[in-house]
Amino acid sequence: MKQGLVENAGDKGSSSLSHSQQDYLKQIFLLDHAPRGATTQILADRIGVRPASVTGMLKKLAEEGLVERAPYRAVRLTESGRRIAVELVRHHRLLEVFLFRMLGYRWDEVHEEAEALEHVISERFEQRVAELLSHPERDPHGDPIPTSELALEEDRHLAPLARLARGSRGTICRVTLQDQDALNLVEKLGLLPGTEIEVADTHPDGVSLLVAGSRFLVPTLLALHLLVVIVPGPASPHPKPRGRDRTAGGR
Amino acid sequence: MKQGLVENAGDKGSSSLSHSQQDYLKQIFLLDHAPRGATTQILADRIGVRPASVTGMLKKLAEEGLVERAPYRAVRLTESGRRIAVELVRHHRLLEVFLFRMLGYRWDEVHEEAEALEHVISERFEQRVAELLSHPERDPHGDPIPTSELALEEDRHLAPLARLARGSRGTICRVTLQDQDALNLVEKLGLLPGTEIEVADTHPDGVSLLVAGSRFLVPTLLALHLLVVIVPGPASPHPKPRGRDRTAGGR
DNA sequence: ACAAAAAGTTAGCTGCTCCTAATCCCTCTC
DNA sequence: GAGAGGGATTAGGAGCAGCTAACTTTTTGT
Repeated sequence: MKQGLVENAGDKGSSSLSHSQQDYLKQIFLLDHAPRGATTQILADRIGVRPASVTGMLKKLAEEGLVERAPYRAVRLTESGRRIAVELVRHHRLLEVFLFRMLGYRWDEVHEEAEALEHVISERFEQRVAELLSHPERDPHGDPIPTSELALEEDRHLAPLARLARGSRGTICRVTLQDQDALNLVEKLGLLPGTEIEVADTHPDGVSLLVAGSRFLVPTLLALHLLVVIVPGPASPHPKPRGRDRTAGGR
Repeated sequence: MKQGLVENAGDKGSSSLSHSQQDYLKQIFLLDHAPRGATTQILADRIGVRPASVTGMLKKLAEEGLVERAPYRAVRLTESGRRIAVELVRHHRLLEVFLFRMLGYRWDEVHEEAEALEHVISERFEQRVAELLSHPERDPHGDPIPTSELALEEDRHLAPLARLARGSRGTICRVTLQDQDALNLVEKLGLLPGTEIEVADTHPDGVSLLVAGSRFLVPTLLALHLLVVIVPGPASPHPKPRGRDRTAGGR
């Protein structure tokens, strides 16, 4: 009768959901722009449970009005579900900045710890950290941080490195990878957010890049996850083929 | 089969216990020096569950070798149980200092937030925070912080204010209260740890105190929870009556 | 010392979230 | 447009941690 829920005394919206429920909402939110939306399968992968468990939980979330669902269809958040999800995303990304800047975490270490903390911190904690960090707008991976009013500026003008034409120049803004090894590689290549790059050449299997004078190949698999602000100039990006963007939309 | 435990990838000792189990161990530890030890009833109160639930959980902890138990008797920690409990106490008190010093929490606010965070932070987080704070030895309430090797210096030489004789002088070192209102009162009276005090007089219902020139009465109920380092001098504390100390040993 | 009160325990349930196995239904291909 | 394959769902069950109610043991007060 009095059971397994999160204490969560006096928070504004993030009522009394279990950590588990919160996780589902967050993952659904993050998959919103994914090509096929938030499907049972993909959710199961991301959350680390079996598809059957996802179905069960989605039913419950639907009953609570946090999610809209039709059987065998991808699920979508309602407005109240979205609010909770964005709150969590804000917690997560603020915590990443905090761990990175204040506690000296490496950028490939922040995700895991933030994952655990995001469910547990209070509104007060969130606010104090935001102040301490001067209200950062992006986390160490370049992902935008929702405001305390839960407005999330969508990234327009950002193109995956893999889509740039030869001669394009720009600045790396986001790295949408979560795997630690991949992040380490990106760092070793010197491709952290903020890095200015120029596309020396494109091949079927990758992009040849000029960074600070040196030149190397970035395989397509990586280049799809490096989102770039393009500097308007002599060359322009390839006009994109029809259809929705195929990048995975991580974190 | 794969269930409700804490992820806890690569921590040293604090294996894979549920938050709940960790809570039990911590409370048992904190009650170690209490007059009647860790009884079912008191544990139930502190943890916020019914006595029947405590019995059940203690059985489980006993099976896992974290606790030694005989029915109808107070429970005690084994060495491995103690290690986990002290680890948690270290987390808790470090977090209190962090919230107080870095995030500007009031001292009556730190406990609640630390309670939630202590189960969730990693060894790395613990270590980085400890460094950031220059390895503090006490939390904002004056409670000693176990070292990273889990050694906890016991407080000797500390006497409850309520036991001091007229004319005794000393410095408030610990405030073993957790109720927010009580803590606020103590702060309003200017009795934070570090405050130098002198006992002007003693009554059956309280202690008359001299602090920074002004004089006021501290009711016994409060005075029992203000632990004082006595300055050796003209007056000495009442020789204590036989029997174990009766202070509750909070937090 | 013994009865009443208090504390502790047992038995039986509930809700939560996960699981496996079996079945269902959509979609895509030929 | 019919089936094959794969994703989604249902059914049934497990483990955890809590609960109430009934019972047993210890403690306490006269």
